[in-house]
Amino acid sequence: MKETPISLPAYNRLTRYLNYLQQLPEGGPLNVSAAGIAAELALSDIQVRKDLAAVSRGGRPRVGYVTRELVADLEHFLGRDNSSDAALVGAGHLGQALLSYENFASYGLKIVVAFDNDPRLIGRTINGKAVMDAAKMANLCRRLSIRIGIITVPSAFAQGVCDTLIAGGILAVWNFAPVNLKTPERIVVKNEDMAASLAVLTKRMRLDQPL
Amino acid sequence: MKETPISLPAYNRLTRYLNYLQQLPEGGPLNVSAAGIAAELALSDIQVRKDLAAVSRGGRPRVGYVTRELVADLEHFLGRDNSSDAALVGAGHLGQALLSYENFASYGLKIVVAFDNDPRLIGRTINGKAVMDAAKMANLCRRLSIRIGIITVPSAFAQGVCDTLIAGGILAVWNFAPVNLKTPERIVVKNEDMAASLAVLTKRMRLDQPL
DNA sequence: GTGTTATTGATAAAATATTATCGATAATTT
DNA sequence: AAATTATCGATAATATTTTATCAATAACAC
Repeated sequence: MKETPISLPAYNRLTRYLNYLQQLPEGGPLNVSAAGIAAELALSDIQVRKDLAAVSRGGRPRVGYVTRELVADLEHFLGRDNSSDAALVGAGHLGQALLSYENFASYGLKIVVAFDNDPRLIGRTINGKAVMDAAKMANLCRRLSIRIGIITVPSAFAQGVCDTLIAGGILAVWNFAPVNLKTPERIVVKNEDMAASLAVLTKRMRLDQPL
Repeated sequence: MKETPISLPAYNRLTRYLNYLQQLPEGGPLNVSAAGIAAELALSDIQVRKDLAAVSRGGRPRVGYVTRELVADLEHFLGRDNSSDAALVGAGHLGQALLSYENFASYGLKIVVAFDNDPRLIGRTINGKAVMDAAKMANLCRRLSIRIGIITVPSAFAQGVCDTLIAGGILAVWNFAPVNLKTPERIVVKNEDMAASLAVLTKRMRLDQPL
């Protein structure tokens, strides 16, 4: 298992491999081949093999990879066994959807608390996570050593929330508001612009051409 | 305005430029420079200029681009003036969040109807869109000439919904379930795997290195 | 008007990512 | 036991994307 630098597209493909392997039935095949995965996900076997070479302990000729090992290697690389705590701000529909999402654990995320400023939401529990008063955000984040902030508030409030989270000591922001947050260099920001993501789809559809 | 092929990363950057320009105040600057946009979005001016060269009618030396023109060019390229109708399947939290999202219009998407099989949801209206019985999906999609299907149902049901949508004549699928949908070649599929997207963030945070 | 400067857009160079080639190896077949 | 075949992994070739360089141009200053 070499430590090769991995490209962002490759990284995303790795998550797809893990997804595919995880949803294999319990008594599934003991081994999988790069070609098999490739066929399933409409990729080339060469690409799959190369991607896996960077994170797996390797396969055997004529047999392929041991399924269980490969899953373990992918989970390790993608972070399952190195979990980080996160706080979500904005318990609206999108926020609740994320709070209810069960798949994050596979990638090392645990949302431990939510914040909102709507009195009707404060005090409620969603999927086992308490919704706290947004006024307590900075303090609680610091006390709980939270590293990741998830922003699902309306655009107008996103920057303010972001600043508060940073004041609370978080290191990374996952931002669902379609605004460009200003942050210090050291903060890692990932923007999740649904509309932009969609734009790619409509464009591809019109061109009938993979962009 | 040349017709250059655009890379996927470039395409995503274009959406960010549009976002930034759109949120400029009403009486904002009449002109913008590539360097200005770049500084705002933490990119290089060279990259911004190159991206814009592919879709805009061009700027003037020493002045930059005319803001209004640039917005128009980006909107044109990204599809605003060529809207497609979409149907959303699965009116849970995520579905409702998308139904309530106002930003899609900028990129040429209009969600015209939602489907679900929960009797408590059927008949309701969310942000002006009716929630219909999932049993009517294929028929209605065809009658309404819907081109895009948005899948926000639990993973186990995603493939079935997808098949039904295709039977209903849709051309593109935006899939939020973390499964690999099997579709005919001609169908354009965009997977939106939240957990995978997140994995990138946590990894970057740990490495403190842009992946 | 002439010189200076900010800015674009084209072209070239460098970096990155994908795809192809091929030798090595271990299971299977003969 | 030898030949065959499926498969991996390394290396090389190609393609793509980003970054740098630089000439052209139009506004501005003098």
